[in-house]
Amino acid sequence: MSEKILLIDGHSILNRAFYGLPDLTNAEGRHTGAVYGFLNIMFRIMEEEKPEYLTVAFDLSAPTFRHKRYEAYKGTRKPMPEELREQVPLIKEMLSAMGINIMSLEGYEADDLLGTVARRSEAKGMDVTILSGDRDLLQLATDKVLIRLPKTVRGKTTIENYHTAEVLEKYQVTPPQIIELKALMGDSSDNIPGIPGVGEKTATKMIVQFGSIENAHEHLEEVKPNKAKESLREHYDMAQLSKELATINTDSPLEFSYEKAKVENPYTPEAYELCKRLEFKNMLNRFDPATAADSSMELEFFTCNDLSGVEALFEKAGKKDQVGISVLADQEEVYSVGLVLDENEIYQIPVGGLLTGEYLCTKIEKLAQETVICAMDIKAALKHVALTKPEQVFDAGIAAYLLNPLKSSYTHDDMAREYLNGMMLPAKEDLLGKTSLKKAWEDEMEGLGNYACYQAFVPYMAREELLRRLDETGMRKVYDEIELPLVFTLDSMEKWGIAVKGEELKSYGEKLSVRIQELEKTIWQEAGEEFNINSPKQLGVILFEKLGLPGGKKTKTGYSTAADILDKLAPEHVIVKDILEYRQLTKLKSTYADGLGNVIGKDGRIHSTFNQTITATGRISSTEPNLQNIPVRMELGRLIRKVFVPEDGYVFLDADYSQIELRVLAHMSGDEKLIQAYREAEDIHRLTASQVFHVPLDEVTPLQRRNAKAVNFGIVYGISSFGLSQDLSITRKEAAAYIEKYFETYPKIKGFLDGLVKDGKEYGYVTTMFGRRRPVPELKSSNFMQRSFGERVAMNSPIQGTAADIIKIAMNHVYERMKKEGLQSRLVLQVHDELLIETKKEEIEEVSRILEEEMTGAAELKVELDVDMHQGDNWYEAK
DNA sequence: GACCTCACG
DNA sequence: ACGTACGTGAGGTCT
Repeated sequence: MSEKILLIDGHSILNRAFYGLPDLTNAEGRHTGAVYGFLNIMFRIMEEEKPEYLTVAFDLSAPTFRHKRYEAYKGTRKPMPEELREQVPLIKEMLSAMGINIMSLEGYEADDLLGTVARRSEAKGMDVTILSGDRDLLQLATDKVLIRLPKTVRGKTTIENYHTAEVLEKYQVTPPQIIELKALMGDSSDNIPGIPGVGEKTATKMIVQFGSIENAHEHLEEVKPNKAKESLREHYDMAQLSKELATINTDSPLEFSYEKAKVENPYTPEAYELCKRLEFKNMLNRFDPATAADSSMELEFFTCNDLSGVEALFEKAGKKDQVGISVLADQEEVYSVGLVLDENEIYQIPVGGLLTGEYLCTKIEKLAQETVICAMDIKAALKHVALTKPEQVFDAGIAAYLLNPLKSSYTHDDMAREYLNGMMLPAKEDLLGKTSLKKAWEDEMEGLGNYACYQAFVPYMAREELLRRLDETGMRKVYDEIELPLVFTLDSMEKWGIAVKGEELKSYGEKLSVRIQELEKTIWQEAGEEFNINSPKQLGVILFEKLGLPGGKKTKTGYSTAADILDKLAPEHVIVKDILEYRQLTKLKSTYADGLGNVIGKDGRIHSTFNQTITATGRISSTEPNLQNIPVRMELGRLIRKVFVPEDGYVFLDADYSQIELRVLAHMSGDEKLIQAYREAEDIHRLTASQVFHVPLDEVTPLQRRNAKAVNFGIVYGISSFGLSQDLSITRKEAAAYIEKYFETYPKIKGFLDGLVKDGKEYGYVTTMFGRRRPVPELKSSNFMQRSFGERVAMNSPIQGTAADIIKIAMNHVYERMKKEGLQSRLVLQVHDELLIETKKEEIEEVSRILEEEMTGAAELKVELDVDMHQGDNWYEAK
């Protein structure tokens, strides 16, 4: 068996990784995605091929002779984006740390070096594999030299493999003839001119027929078609130059040592350190535990499983300034508790025997009277431990969320790395795999106790640093005065839940089913066949191929059948309106009728979870089920709200802010005209229309009002003429004119929005009125799309976020005041600008007053905060 | 698990 | 030239 050498085209693979993968950044904001992708593909190939030798070729930055000659002739390559450029030294550093050979040579391209080493190795009788993203390398393929080209197709990486035979099969020419093809076709990215009028088809024909450009030129009269003949005649010089440029030099004077290219263990301590710094978590798992141990701190955990031991421990804990606590539990039961007194006293207390969950939770409740409880997620703990005051607790997850709201989760291992000097801790998955807590407890898995310890350790250790950073970033008040009290408010809402009439929900679903079946039959008849209407793919084929409706491909994978597309198609064919109705009904049935039915608790109420660390802007979100998207816009859907009811003796009071985001905009921008408008107008959209279109208020047409409303929304979303034109089905030009008129009418708005973008670019983040931050890394992107997105985000987030801050403040005040006044009414839902209160009938007047006062008084703005309030025996009536 | 579609503010 | 409105969560299909 012959030896094998793997040659990697460094820049090309880095490039591929950069464009094929989402952009990753570490905590320092360094871009790392391309390096990560490079390593992944490299290790994948290494595992497949198991080569004895490995080397990675890089171009040196100076232009090389092949390009120099042509670049003098015409233009230069387009520049590398900064996000990629900064990763070039990084990958070299990583490869060096892994002891992997790097080759480059002044005056030669990476291609040339790959070609040179490939030929030399082949001559030695080795098998050669070249890994590149560049098809030019195909000219090097032989029976012993394999060219492997990774391709990313819809997120999945597949690799195309080429020996001579595969090249022949795919291109109908031999590998060396690939040069001839390229010389004819040209390649703008490589600055190879080619000859005009010859593309892939013609070039292939020519080379298959004549074998080479020279031979074709000699038999010029036989060259077909005429256009190619003339072009070759006229540009023969160019073709020969192109050929020279396209030829990879396989005989460069490279000093190459096989000894140095020998594959050793790449998982070195240096590489481990670097992976750690770059936050390549998955990569770290590949390292030998011994290597990892050198680098990570040893933590010692103790187990306490007897009553007197626990008593002593809590006694001691009460004397500390703060303790770390974790409560590992599911909905029903507690399985293990973690307790940290200081960095050397880390305990796990497994539930069992006399140490019941209730007992331990009571101990924690008492402990909270004496010291501060630090935990990853206080609201989760509240499901078992009755803490009542924000002053008793520190919530590490919320602190970390405020510091960076863009993360998808806030786990102890991530936080240790970010806030405890890069400390590497095992993640939950490493400790428990996919095992549930219950199962882990039943099987007495070691990982369970360790997980309890880590979960208590990190918030304990990170508290100081997190608070310091909250102070530093000006978000301490947001944390103390908004988010931390909100934990208790939301916990109360989750616990109360909202009553739902299960029977009515069921019969609503059944009614839908009847109509859905009718529609299904009708649609199949109209289509002339049975198919799955829920499948956009099948539906697209029916509509656009079988029935021949107009409309091109819209999405990456096929035809778009989204509602706005179908709306426009409705006049073309009756099937379209039926499909739209079918869609609407099946949505109501599956998501709402069935979906809500499945999550009604034993108490007949639905207990949603309100997530406080999800959104980028500061809003809360609602899951399992989502109660923030219950239908309201269409009457049929809106009827679902009738099944949400207060318990006997109670009614619903529903209060929503009137256009809170526009009012926030008026305040933050300080635009006197808009502020004045709010002081006068009952109907802001109407007034906007009147001012923008210069017509008297009572002559505003419905269309003008609609347009003005859309512009108002657009402003809040980070206006773009394209977006507005989509929304209003008008041309971009008209949309741009509306926007311009709007800015003329309210002159300070434009300055305000521009300022947000400018500040966002300068500081890397934007802020709400209360100091909440949203980082906007997209603003620095070299990609137009990403950057434009960043600009819209910079305009929208301070507005949406400030509105979110305001209603959070109102919720806290309403909750606290009802508690203080000993009322039995309770806050049950928040829907971004709306609060729903299950109100004791005797308390209606008082609760109305509280809602009104606390909602309008949550913030002092230059315009009034206006609240609409309704009462009803179900949510439908109260809205 | 990605993608599409659609419900809400 | 690029190809979009901002923020979410859930259910369905298809690979």
